Amino acid sequence: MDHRTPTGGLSFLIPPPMEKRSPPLDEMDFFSTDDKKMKKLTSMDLDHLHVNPIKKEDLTINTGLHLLISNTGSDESTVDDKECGESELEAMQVQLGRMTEENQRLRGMLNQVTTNYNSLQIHLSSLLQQRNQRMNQVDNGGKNMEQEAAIVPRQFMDLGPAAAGGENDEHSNSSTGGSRERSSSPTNEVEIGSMETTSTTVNNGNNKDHQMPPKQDATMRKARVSVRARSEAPMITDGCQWRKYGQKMAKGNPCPRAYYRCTMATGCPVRKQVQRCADDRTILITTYEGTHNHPLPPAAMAMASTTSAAASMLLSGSMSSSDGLMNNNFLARTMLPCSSSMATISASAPFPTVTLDLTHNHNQNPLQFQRPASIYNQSKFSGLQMSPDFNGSQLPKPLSVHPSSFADTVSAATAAITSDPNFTAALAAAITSIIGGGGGGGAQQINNANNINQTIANAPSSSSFPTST
DNA sequence: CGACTTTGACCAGCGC
DNA sequence: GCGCTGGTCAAAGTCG
Repeated sequence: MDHRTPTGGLSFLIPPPMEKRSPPLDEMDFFSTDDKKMKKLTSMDLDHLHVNPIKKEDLTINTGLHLLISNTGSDESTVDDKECGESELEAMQVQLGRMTEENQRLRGMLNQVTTNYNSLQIHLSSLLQQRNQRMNQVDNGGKNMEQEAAIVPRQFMDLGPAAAGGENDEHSNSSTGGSRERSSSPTNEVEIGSMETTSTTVNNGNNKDHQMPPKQDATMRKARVSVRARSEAPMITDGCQWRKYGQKMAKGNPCPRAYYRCTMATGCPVRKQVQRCADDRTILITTYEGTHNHPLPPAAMAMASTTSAAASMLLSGSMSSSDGLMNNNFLARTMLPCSSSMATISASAPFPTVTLDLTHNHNQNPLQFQRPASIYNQSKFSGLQMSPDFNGSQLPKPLSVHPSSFADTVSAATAAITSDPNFTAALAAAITSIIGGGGGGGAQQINNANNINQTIANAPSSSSFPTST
């Protein structure tokens, strides 16, 4: 098989009926129609949240739909027809005004939620940092000041310059699995210092002599993102080129585990493992590890953004039980188009791992991950940090506590939304029903869906998240 | 002929 | 120390 031309053919199961459940308290349903909730939200203390006032010009909505208000009448319309058209136009203007108000309200909600989230995340990270420091003082007795200095709340990201050649050979302190390739293992990949461990500082080349204590090396951890998808194909399509370099029989699984290495650039450290689930062999488990040291094609960016958003969430330090639950929900809601999808975080595994379970995700096709790629070509994409699939050269050096991590999630959410034809079709149908009475038929809805999809994909980040329907 | 896959061997970590 | 396991290497084979 030629892995340079990734195989596709994911076939997702018909999902179970959508669960009707009320969201937990820590979840926010952006699409709720419950007016009480909305009023409750809009009455929040704006001063406390530092919500930017909404300007009138911000409310100008460019849907980009290029919707044509079709006039079914002939050119020989009578005066009555004109009057009728004028009244219809007035009615539409009234409806447009209502939609504008609705959009204003939703925008306010989104701003509040965004600000709330950022403040909470900063607060959480500060708490975690304090806890880390306490634990380090207790466990280590301050044995390693350098390590403490290196800790940023429970996570660490080495975003050293992308290996533009053999530089990777100088970074040898990030791998846990012993192998002869350790000397070439990268450091520009996401790493995590767990609660009882720390990560090394950015390798500046002074560690060539591999003097890191073995204990510390053993506890070094990489972030991994595991994607579960139902597929008959031997490998899911993610837009990258992979070369198989090994295959092993893993314990407890009759299906062999295949090891792939990214071949899109020489020296790219990204690897992935592909294995079928022992319980259900139609489920393909793909685990990504490492950071690309090269630009990704649009097709790969979409998938990578999803996995990186998962890694972002993982690396945001929210792996404890309580906040982990929240993040699980958040991941499932933001990154995955279908609410029946699952995102689980495991910190107990040898590597902290985010698992994206797409096995319940109907109508999801790997190719659809490729569609919203255009949004990632925009500047906002630079805010995507801690990605296991993006190299440091593309990114600034923020850490997960930075509020922009929310932008990552929004990016992923946008990708997910725009990749979901059901959502866009529903959006188009809703708009069509409001504006034109839904006379366009299926074809028109499809066109509108495409327009909306394009609009969302081309919209700047601040407005890419759908705020009105 | 180059790129890729296959597969046995090797290495390191870990538990006993 | 020994055996198990996961991860990787590298030679041989395959393919376009």
